[in-house]
Amino acid sequence: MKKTTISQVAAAAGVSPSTVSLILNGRRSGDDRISDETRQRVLTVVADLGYVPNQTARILRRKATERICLWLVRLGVPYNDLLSNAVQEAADQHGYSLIICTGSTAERQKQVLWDLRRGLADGVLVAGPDLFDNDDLTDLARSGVAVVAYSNTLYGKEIDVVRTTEYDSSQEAVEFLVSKGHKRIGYIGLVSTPHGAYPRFVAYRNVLMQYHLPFADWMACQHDTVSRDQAYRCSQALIAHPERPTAIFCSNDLAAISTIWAIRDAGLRVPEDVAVVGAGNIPDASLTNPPLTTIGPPTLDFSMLIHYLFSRLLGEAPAEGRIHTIQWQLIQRASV
Amino acid sequence: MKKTTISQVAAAAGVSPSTVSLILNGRRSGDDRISDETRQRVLTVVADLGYVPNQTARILRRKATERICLWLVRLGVPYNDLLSNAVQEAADQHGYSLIICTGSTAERQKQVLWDLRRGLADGVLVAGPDLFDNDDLTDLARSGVAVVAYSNTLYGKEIDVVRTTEYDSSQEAVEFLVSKGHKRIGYIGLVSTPHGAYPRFVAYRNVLMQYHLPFADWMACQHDTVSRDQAYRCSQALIAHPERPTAIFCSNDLAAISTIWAIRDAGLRVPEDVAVVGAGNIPDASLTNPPLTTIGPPTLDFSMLIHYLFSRLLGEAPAEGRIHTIQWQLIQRASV
DNA sequence: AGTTTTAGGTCAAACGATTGACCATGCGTT
DNA sequence: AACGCATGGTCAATCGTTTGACCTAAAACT
Repeated sequence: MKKTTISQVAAAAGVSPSTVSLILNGRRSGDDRISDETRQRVLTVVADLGYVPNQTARILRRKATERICLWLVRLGVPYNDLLSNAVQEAADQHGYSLIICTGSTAERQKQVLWDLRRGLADGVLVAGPDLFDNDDLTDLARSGVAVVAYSNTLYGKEIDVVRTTEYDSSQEAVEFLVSKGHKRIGYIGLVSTPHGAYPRFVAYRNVLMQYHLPFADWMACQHDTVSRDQAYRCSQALIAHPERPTAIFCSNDLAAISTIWAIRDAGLRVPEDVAVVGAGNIPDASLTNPPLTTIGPPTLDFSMLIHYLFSRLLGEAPAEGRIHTIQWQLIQRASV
Repeated sequence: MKKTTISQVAAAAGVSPSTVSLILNGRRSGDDRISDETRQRVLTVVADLGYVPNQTARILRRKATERICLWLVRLGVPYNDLLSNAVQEAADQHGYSLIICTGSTAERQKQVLWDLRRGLADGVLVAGPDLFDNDDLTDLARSGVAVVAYSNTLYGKEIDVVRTTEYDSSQEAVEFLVSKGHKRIGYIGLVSTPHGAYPRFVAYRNVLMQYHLPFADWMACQHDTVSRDQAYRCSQALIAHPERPTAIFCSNDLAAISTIWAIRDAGLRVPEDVAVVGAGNIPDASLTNPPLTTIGPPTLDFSMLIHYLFSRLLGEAPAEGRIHTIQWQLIQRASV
């Protein structure tokens, strides 16, 4: 219960705190300033006393937390798991600890920004930033935190941004449906906040207009959580409509999978009765029956995000911020 | 970039650092020792200079992080989202920040334990603790961290534990299948490490033995990640077998859902050809076609975990540790 | 007038580690 | 004998807040 301090260790080993610190951190560019004998003695005492260095004191003195934060705006998103594993691995390699924060409400976001500014971590990787304000992140970066974002709406002043071609690819997806002769195309997706699924929805609308295809409010159903539940009900409503669409574009694969269920549960066939296109190309997308045609990156690759983050932490990044674009592709499987 | 310190604020406002601190933290049981005039002046300076208190220094001095950690052994588990929201809300209410840690490998677990011992958070809520060692957590608790676990294998020396009746309920589930006349019952689940799905698997085996029902290795398929993928393949193998089971008990609902897909994709019917029982009663379980019969809590309720954690943080908990058991029930829907 | 109270602040000692600048030997050189 | 220089450590300042103890002047009592 009572914590052991470095002074207690020092006293027990008959050396100064400096010596203990030197031994435990062993920096001092190459040269060992401590004899092997002393080192052994100190290490023994450390083990005996169960000494655990106080990280907080170290952070205060060194002015670095050696910690990074992965900010997942929402849990329950398919690739969170992969992303966090990738970041975890990189963190381990570089000797950083990883903590995860979540928060989708504006209030929560302020809270996390505040925590970060007060010194929660040296760097942050923001993923899936609906609602996000670029200026907030720039301010955070100015306060000395390395900021990297995975986003299509941030433009990256003093922060690094990785984005995707989701708008163009969404157009391509809907145009693909058009090219297959579909005239009545529905839409299902997360509610399109300016920073959320908006681009995909806009792309969908634009293609319909461009080809003079019919559109009505009932054809686009937006739900507000990632739950399968809501997407399923959206689909039910869409296919139960007297003028049932012959194809549905879903703003995310999870919704697309629910849609396939709903269609099949209604006794219809995919793609003969209703064709479905998703977005994201999550691993599960190829496991549906029929396998899902979707748009997304050919392979899930977060390396650029990680590269940006750590190069910035090491001070090797340009101050202005960088932008990298991941090319999405139309991945044709059997649901169209 | 340059951080403002409390002394700079004090100097600019013509007061001492103590005064600034007093104003910003405003404790001092009720009585305001600071005049309104001074308070206003200081607050103005704080705003002008954009002063952000250094949390690290505060933690060092106060010996409390005002932070709690939610340790999700794996992301991508259905109720993570709900759990984290519930904990987040409670944390907000009590004025704590929440951070999330993950890690399923033994190595990662040591890392997180180490971080916690070095002062990452005041308390930790451990969820889904495959691989966990009770002693590790007890040691952590002894070092002054409030520890609460959601687990069936931890017995809780100096830590609080919430567990479920998963063993008994699993028995009940399999017995239910038996009572419906099923003789050949298969099993699909996460690989049963001692701390993982083990109890469910053991319950399954015990019931089979008790009723002298046949068992062979091929009848129990264990996969090692929560991916839908693996469970789907397990199911395919099971139903393709010449002596196809007429019922399958799945150690988790996600696997059960994949199983239903696999069965239907193979052109068979649920429950007429193969009955399916899951475990966990996740929200999606009622949305399958047919709705899934499963075992689980009647309603997802994490309040006891949260109560335990915060009462311990407030020093209102007995040192020995408490145990609470959540009763699972058999929830009959249409998949049997 | 002398004493107590109170309002409104300030002082200075922590909290526990890190680190640049010293220091004391002993040894090898010239 | 004087000097330089490794070798192996120690000193003391510092990181930025918080907080129990102390201080001062004015008001309020006897």
